[in-house]
Amino acid sequence: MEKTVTEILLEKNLSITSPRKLIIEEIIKNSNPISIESLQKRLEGKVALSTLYRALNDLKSAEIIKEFTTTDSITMFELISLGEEHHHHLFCTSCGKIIDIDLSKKFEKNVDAEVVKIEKNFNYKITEHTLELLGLCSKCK
Amino acid sequence: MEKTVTEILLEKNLSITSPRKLIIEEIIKNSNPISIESLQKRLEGKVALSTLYRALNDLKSAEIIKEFTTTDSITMFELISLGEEHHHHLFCTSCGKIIDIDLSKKFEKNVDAEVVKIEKNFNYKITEHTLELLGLCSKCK
DNA sequence: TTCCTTGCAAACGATTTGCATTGGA
DNA sequence: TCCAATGCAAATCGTTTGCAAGGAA
Repeated sequence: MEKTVTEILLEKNLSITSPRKLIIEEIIKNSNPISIESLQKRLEGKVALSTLYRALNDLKSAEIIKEFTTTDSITMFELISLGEEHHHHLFCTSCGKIIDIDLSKKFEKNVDAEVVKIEKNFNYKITEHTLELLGLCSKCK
Repeated sequence: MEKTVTEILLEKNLSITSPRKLIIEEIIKNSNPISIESLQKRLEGKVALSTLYRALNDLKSAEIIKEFTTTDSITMFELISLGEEHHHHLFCTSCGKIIDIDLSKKFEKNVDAEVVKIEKNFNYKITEHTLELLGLCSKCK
């Protein structure tokens, strides 16, 4: 069975407060990365804006959620699932929707091989990579 | 020989002003993507902050430079070279340095093939992709 | 001369902080 | 009870805008 929001917080030693529970619930409900603006609207009246920002930072520090910025400067949050798989994002440039995608194992191997080449060429130590795909979603295209 | 900054501006029908020339010179000097903050420091006293923002927007509209945002929310600018090839970015997570890299032709073909799969799976029309590589540069590792 | 561009200061939107109050452990 | 988290309002940061003065064509 799914872990409850309360369990998630307990596990990371964060105290169980109403704003934190509401925020995690919204992020889970959304099932894809969500913007602050969007969260704010959905929690209107239930959570003060400053609390939203503070709680998001707490959840980020506790590694319950992850933050990133889109190419057009929108701050997004997504849940870090337990068995978090390495994944990528597919952006709709028209409506702003973002969904998580997995790439084939074979392709990821190709990426890893290419990364090793780059590391040698530039004398870098590469720890992470992300492939961003931009385009139009089924509704917008 | 290299094109002069004045020639670049003339070619795009922008009037030749001191701030515009200084900004382009700094970006060329840097030879890699540069942040606004960094530009600001280097042009300290020579260009007003509002002018910097306005000029950057003008240069962007004229397609002399290109803007993008890093995953950690820093706005960067880079020159669009004449024969601008599709390229990717290598980020140093310690000092913030970003350099441009090219990936092998073979690898780019693999990416294209994977993109076609994704388009089918999700019924998206993908128009652009970027591979971001994060790690430590030769100095920081 | 005629506009376009600049510099300054004020305005703005997103995020952060101070502080008194509330509520979880 | 006690300390951490909240809500509100004020502060701050990055960016944009209005307007009068300056400079390119």
